[in-house]
Amino acid sequence: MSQESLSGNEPKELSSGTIASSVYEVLLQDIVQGKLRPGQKLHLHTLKNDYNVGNSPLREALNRLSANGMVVREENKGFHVSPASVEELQELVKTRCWLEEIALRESIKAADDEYDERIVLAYHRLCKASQKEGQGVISPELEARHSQFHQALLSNCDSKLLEGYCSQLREQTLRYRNLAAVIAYRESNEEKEHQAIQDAIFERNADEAVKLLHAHYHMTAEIVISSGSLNET
Amino acid sequence: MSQESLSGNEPKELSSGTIASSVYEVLLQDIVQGKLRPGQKLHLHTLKNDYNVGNSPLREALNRLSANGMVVREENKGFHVSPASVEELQELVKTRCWLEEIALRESIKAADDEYDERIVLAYHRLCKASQKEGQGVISPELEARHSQFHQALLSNCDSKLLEGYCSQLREQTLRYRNLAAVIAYRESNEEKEHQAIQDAIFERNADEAVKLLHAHYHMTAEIVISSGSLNET
DNA sequence: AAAAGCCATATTGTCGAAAATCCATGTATC
DNA sequence: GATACATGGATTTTCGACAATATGGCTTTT
Repeated sequence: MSQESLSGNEPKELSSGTIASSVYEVLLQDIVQGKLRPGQKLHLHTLKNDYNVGNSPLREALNRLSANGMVVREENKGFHVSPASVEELQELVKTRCWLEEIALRESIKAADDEYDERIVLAYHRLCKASQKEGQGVISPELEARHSQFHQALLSNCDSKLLEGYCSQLREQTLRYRNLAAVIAYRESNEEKEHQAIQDAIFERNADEAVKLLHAHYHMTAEIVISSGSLNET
Repeated sequence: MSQESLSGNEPKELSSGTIASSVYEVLLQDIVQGKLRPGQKLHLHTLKNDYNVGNSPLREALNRLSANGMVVREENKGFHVSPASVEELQELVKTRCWLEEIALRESIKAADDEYDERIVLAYHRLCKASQKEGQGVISPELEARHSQFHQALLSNCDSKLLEGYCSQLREQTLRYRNLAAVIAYRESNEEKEHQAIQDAIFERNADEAVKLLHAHYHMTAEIVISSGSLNET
């Protein structure tokens, strides 16, 4: 009952051709945004109704999501939304720091004008989206820009594989942020932190950039954990 | 036409209940072993015949494989085996070194008796499987033990996420090894290298262990590349 | 009353055919 | 002769019905 049809009443239709891909996108969004709660059972019958799709595309989407870590599959027992816990969040942040440290250091090591420009551009778009934001509401627009900014920071590491893993971890972290509905509170500080990271990169100061990035993530994790929103399903 | 039924004529039936999982395992093996060539188109109709399975489980398996990096999916155009090239191999090895370095250093940092014992056990099994090996043939048994040994080295890093990524990269590397049919030649040296890595870990000498591991991987990559087996599809 | 086995029901997993999409060939028009 | 358009076949994607498997409550037995 969470929505009437795939794309609601809006004309955006962002997703590409196949139904499977569309429902994949929507499911991913609903999980990341916390509309589908951690640990929740995903009954096929219910999903079929809620999203107005058939058996096969649904199954396909769920399989992609499970390979992605967003959903857990159990043989002959169907699908659950991945559980969320303090322990998992800590592992997630730790792993993310490890991987992004490499990606960031490598990006800085090979830095050139184009890299700087990608960051400047992403930062500009993030700021712009951040300004014209009705406060209290988390626009998907802003989320996307935020994500793209962090992606840009790692975009020069010369390993699509590593970038892909970092993207996965970023999305998982986003889910925790949304679960704690922490965004509004963070917004103010984050802008300064983003700028500081950016500046460190422009100065080719990898140690400083990494330090700031780690702090950035640990701070968010702390807030999520202390919000107490991860106490049982 | 590559095989008659899912598990051939052997009684092993290693895979769990569902057909989708079975065919996933078999497809993965066939890709890693190079029976399905890099870049090869995976026609559903052909696969259905070759593996004696229906539409849905096949699609499910292929989707899992694509989220895995073993297969490439193109909207409305079906599935291909992931292409293989020197560039991709180099990126793969580089990324693998980065990630395993972290996992190994963390494992050593937190090392305890149980960790050592897991390694000893895995090493023992690897040696045993390696001895009773008809040379010239790459037994899946030996491959599994080899994989498990490397997994054991990273088993104390306290991040299932990182371990999972390393496993993915390991399997991808394995495919390149098999494509170059390099195994027999390597076998002799590898045993010494494995033992050296193991010893460094027991001495808690992380720098040395990492150095050896990197050399281990770069050596294999060199051999694969110079074997010239990655020249066009 | 507790434990084990069994049946009914709900849920997942699978099949084969229909619908949608793509690709290459051939035809008409400029 | 070249470009644009239409047509046919091959391939992928989706649907709805069927089979296999699990779940929960019931009876039976001790």
